[in-house]
Amino acid sequence: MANLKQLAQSLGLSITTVSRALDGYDDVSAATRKRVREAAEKVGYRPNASARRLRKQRAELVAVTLPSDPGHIGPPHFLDMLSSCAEHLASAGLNLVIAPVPRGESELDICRRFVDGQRVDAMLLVRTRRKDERVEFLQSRGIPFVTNGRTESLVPHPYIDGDGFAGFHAATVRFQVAGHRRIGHVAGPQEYYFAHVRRTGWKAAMDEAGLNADLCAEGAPTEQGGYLAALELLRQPSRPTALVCSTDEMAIGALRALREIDGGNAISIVGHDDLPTGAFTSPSLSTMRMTGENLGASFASLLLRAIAGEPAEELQELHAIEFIDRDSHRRPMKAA
Amino acid sequence: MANLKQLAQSLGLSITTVSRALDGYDDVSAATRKRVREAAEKVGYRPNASARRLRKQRAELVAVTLPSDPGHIGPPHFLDMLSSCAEHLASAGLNLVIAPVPRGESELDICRRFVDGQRVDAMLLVRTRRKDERVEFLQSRGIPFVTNGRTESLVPHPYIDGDGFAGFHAATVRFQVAGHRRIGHVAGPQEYYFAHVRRTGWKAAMDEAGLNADLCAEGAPTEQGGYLAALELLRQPSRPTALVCSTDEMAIGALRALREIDGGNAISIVGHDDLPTGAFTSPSLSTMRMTGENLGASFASLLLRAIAGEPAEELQELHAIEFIDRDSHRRPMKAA
DNA sequence: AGGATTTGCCAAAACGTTTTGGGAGTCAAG
DNA sequence: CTTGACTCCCAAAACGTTTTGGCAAATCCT
Repeated sequence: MANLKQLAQSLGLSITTVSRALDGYDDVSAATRKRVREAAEKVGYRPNASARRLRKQRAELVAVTLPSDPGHIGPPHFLDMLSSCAEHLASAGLNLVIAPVPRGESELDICRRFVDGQRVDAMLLVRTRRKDERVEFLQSRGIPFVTNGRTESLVPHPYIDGDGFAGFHAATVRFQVAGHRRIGHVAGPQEYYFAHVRRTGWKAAMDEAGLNADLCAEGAPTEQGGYLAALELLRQPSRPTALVCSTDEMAIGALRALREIDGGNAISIVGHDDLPTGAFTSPSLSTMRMTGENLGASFASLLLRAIAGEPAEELQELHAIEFIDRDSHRRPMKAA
Repeated sequence: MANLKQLAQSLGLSITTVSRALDGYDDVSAATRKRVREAAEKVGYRPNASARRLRKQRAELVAVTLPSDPGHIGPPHFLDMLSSCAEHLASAGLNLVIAPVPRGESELDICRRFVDGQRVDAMLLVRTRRKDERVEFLQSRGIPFVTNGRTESLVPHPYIDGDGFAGFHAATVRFQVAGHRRIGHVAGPQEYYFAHVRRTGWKAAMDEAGLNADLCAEGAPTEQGGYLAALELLRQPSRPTALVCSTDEMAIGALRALREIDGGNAISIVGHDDLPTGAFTSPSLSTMRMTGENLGASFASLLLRAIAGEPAEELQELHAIEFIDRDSHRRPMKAA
């Protein structure tokens, strides 16, 4: 309730001195500083946020855009991640606002609103596209941002991403080593960077092994999308014996397709994301996930460093992918 | 980039007129209004948020506190709910900031920081306790808020809640009707309102049927908590034949306990929340959930109406509970 | 003692809006 | 011609901070 003016008046000091005392400047005597701080503590004074923001020309806010498409929010522990990110930002005086995209508006509109109204000091972007207009816009405005996922932008920007290429390459090679030759890929929408790079990893492994990389079907990054794409692959004349799926959600859909087609026992499958549900499917879903703990803290750190002006090249994290082996990736193979 | 002053200058008008033209006051001529609006559009002018907030004495922000305890975030589609809430708030010019509770600080500290710094116009509280200090604080400060879950506060406050009593009462009666007599309850921490009221519903149904309500074990609202509590009940001399669990997470833990004890086939079980994973457990988990669609929109609406000053009594929503029947609630009963 | 430096404080400006309280000019009625 | 009403615009104040630039008084040096 109290403001600086009242506090100053009650102490018989000027606004300036009280402000500087609270901020710990040393051009106010130790005695006064102590006196001011005690008084502030007693009345529970906290500076008015809007006033400080206006004066300091900083919004003390970071926005994260939440896509509202189906299959929208990728990672499983996304809210935990946001929460942790918000927590770390908070200790630097920044708050995290969530900015969902209303239907009829583009994510770009949202960015524009936040940036041009000077509502935020930085932005956090998730679910990047290969060619991402949000990235281009923010770069043109020179406002700091970090993405979850890379893009094909020519000018580098800060990001955190999993090494989808290596992960899907390795997963495919594992199947090859296990004797599979017809390995299919249930792909996500190729406009998304993550989906594209995962497909590329699968394809490279097939090419290197001299195998046919034509068993690939694309679908929405949802259970239903995975179901339909898997069905398409299973209807091929020479059916795949193993399926590498772009996401766990899609993999769960693929499991449903398998159940319908052949009881689901003959075809091996692997997903990506380590969705909690995967532990409960039957067969339980083998999967992969990005390594690294407390991603939220990493995002917060990158954001703060981006705001501080560190160059983008130093703010890029590419994390290795690790396997979570359960049952679905090693089904008994039918003789060829 | 542009501000009102520059815009006014370029138009040869005063700041006042430009401001009022943009706000649609009718004391500026239609012609000028049009001219101003077009110019504003062209340069992409957006009022500086901090300045407007300072002047209007409104933060244009709503905070939601995120508890970071284990078993923290209750509902399954919580992020979807927040996202939808944020979207609806946004169309009223409010943004939603997420306020996780750092370790070492209480949720009350967080509320205090946001309220006393005048950072928010309202707050959204989740996971209420029977006696909730956050509620008391916000009431004493007179700042609008809505809770997800009731409390035992003597002075009424806006909330949205499921009718846990009726739901758990009905679930228990269903078991009774199916012939069960030893119906246990896997309870969440009784300091939480939801956990308390659910237990009360179970107990009332047992009492009314003249059955012994002593098969009750309490645990953390997590998979592990449910596992331990169920184990405790299963070790009783007269073991329950059915289990009503406070949450799906706990129910899943209880399923694990059942599997360890007797293969999990003899005991019926029901949870609450409709966790997506429940569809994949074995047996698949029967559960309940609060009815009502687009809760996010409801929260947003209550928040806006609370800010507008509507009395708390008119801002309370108690939603019925509906059953989602899968397999776990009707296991073949052993003969008694 | 006289100048230079340091210490402790403060008045005023600035951040960019919105709102208050008019003030010219026009027009119609008396 | 005066009066009143109406239209369209504006100067200035206010919101509560932080920061700039400076001013007395006290302290230090020779």
